[in-house]
Amino acid sequence: MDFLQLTAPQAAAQLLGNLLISETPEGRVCGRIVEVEAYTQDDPASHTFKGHTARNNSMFQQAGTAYVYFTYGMHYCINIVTDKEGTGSGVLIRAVEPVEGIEIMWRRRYKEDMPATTARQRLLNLTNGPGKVAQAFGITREDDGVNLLDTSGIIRLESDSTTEAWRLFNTTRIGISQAKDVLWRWHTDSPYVSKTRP
DNA sequence: AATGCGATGGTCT
DNA sequence: GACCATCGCATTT
Repeated sequence: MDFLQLTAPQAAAQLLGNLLISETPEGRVCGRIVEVEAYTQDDPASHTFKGHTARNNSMFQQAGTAYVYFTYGMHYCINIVTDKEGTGSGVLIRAVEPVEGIEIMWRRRYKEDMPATTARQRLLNLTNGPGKVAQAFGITREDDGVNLLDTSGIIRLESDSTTEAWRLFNTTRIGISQAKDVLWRWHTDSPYVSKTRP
């Protein structure tokens, strides 16, 4: 994960394929990162654009720190902080592909036990968006500021050695009103990618 | 398929 | 008081 020392747009695509893990009393959940977006301090779409505040403090910490923010009154989203300490930048995890703990994700997302037979759309809907990933992994404001590279952490990042090939796509970011034309979103050809078109 | 909108609360002006 | 790095549901094509 040495590439996390790079700027967010340089590091972002290298996060694809790596694993996000959550180990709470409910159990272990693991997902492969399939969609990311970069945000930097001089980027009008970034929470850090207007400077260092209490809310965005984590984004200025060392690379590998989690920046978890609350938005629209109900959703959490997680970023992986990149670049040098003191620089407000990070990579938003927009989607993961479930690898382990699907039953736990299901319970967190739908507030019910996972049935024996499931529709494909219900499975994709578990983690095909940033707010959904946070909910499926049980990520909340409690996790803001933790070191994702700490191997004993509850929420953590793990590099994956399996050499799996996927197609790489590079598009504009989703859901922003500033810097709409900047190509800082990257995703694989996974069906768990939130939106095919920007 | 695509579009529209309400929910709901923290953050900043 | 306005604005959100969203989601789910309703309505229209």
